[in-house]
Amino acid sequence: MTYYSGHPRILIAVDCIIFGFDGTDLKILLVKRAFEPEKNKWSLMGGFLQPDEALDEAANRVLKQLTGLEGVYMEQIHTFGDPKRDPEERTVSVAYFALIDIQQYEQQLSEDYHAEWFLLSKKPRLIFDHDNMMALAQKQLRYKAAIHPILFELLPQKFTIPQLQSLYQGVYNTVFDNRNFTRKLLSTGLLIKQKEKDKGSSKKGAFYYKLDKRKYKANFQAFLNFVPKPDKFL
Amino acid sequence: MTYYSGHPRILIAVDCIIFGFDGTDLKILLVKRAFEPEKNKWSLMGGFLQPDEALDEAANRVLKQLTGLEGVYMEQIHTFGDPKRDPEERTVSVAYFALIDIQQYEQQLSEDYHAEWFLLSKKPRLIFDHDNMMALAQKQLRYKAAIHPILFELLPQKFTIPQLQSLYQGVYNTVFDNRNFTRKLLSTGLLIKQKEKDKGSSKKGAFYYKLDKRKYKANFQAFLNFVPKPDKFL
DNA sequence: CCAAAAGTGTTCCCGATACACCCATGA
DNA sequence: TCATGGGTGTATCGGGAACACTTTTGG
Repeated sequence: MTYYSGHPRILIAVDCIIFGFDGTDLKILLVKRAFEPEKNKWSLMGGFLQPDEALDEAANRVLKQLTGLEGVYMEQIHTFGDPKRDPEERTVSVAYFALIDIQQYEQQLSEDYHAEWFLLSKKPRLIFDHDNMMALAQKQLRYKAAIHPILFELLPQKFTIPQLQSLYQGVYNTVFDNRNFTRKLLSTGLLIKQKEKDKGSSKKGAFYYKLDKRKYKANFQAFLNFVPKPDKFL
Repeated sequence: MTYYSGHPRILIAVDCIIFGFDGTDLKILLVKRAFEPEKNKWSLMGGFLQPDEALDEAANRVLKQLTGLEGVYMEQIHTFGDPKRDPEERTVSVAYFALIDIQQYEQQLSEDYHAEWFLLSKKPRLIFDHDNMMALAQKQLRYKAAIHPILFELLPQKFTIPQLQSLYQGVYNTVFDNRNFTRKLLSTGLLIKQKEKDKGSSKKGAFYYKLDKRKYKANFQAFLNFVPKPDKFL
C-alpha cells in the first residue's frame, strides 16, 4: 500500500504549439484530431504522458510523430489544469512550444495526421482550451525572442537578413526599420557572411549568412534588444 | 467506457516556493515533511491535486494551509515530470512561486507544519527535486523582477526606499548604487511619499512610501529597468 | 561630537532611433 | 531602362552608469 493513497490519479497530456518559418511567413502547425471527442476538429498536436516517460520526452515523441523531426528547439510553457478543460475526462495538459524550419519538415508525414500549416492570422478555431494555449505561446515567444536569439531556431542553415527581418516582423506583427535592424543584428557578431546569394526573392539577390554556433551557444543567455520599443510583454 | 482508456492516470502534486521579505532579508519558507517517505526532512510546501480542483486553486489551498494567507501573489513556474522524481510513486509536480510580506504572515501557524523561514544562503538540502525547483524559482524571480515591479508584492503597505533596495539586492545577491536606484524608482511615479519616518534602522530615519496601487496595476505590464547590467538571465 | 544611515546632482557615454539614397540585377 | 528589393551612414537624443558629499539624530 502506498503512502499516497486517497489522492486521485489523473490523465496527463502534452500539447505542442509548433511554430514554423518557411522563409517568408511565420506559421503554426495544426492537426485534425483523429479520435473522439471532437474528432476531425482542428487541434494542437498532443498525446498522453506514458508511464516512465518524462514530460520532455513525451513532447518530443509527439513532435516526432507529427513531423519526423528530432533535436528540435522545444520549451515547456505552462500547464493547464481546469477540471473542465476536456469534457470527456479530466486531463491536465502540459503545453510546449517548438520552433522548426519548415524546409526541413518532411511534407509526407503531414498526410498521416492531416496536418497543415496555417498563417497565424488564418488559424481556425481550436478545440478545448487550445486557443488559449496558442495565445500564451505567442506571448511567450514574443517575450523571449525580444531578449534571446531563439528565432534562429526557425531558420535554415543558410538564411538572409531580409528573411530574418521578415521573421521578426511576423512574430511581432509589425514593421522594423531595416537599417537599424541590420545594424543590431550584425553587431551581435553571431552571423557569418557567405559568398553566395539567395536570388529567390529579388533580382539583386541577398547574401546568405550562417549562424556562428559557437558564439550562439555562448551568447544564448545574453540580453539582446532586437525589438524596438519593447511594449507590453507577457 | 472512455475514449481515453489505455492511458495511465498519474498523481499530480503542487509545490510552492514561498519567498518572503521581513524588511531586511529575502527568505524562503520551508516545512518539515509530515509523512513518509522522507518524513521529517525539509521540503517545499506541497499537496496533491484534488478532483475538480484547478491547479491555481490547489496552489492557493496549499499556501493557505501553511500561512493562513489568501490573495497572495502567485505564479506557476514549471512542471516537473521525471518518472523517478518521487521514489514512492510517480508524481508529476506543478511548481508555483509565491511572494509574501513576512510581517503579515501569522507566526502561529508555522508551528503546526514545522515551518521555518530560511535565508537563501542558509537553506538546507531539500527532498526529491525540490532544490531544482527552488533554483528555477529564483532564476524566474530574477528574470521577472528585472522587468516587472513584482517585488512590491513582498513589501508591507508602508516601506522605505532602503528596504526596497535591500530587497532587490537580496534577489540579485549584489549591491546597487543607491543614488541611481532611488532615481529609477521614483521616476516610475509608483511611489507616494508619506510624512512619517521609519526610525527602526537608523538614527536619521527613512521616509515611508506607499505604493500607488492604481498606477501599479496599470503599469504592471510596463517594461522597467531596475537592475543594472541585465546580465545572464534565465 | 561622533557614528551610522539617509538623501541628493552632475557628467559622461553608449546605444536606440529616425531618416533617404545608391546599388545590382533580371525582365 | 526601369522596377524591385538589397544594402548602407549620420545626427540626435535619452537613459544608464559612475561618482562623493551633506544631512540628521540618537547615543
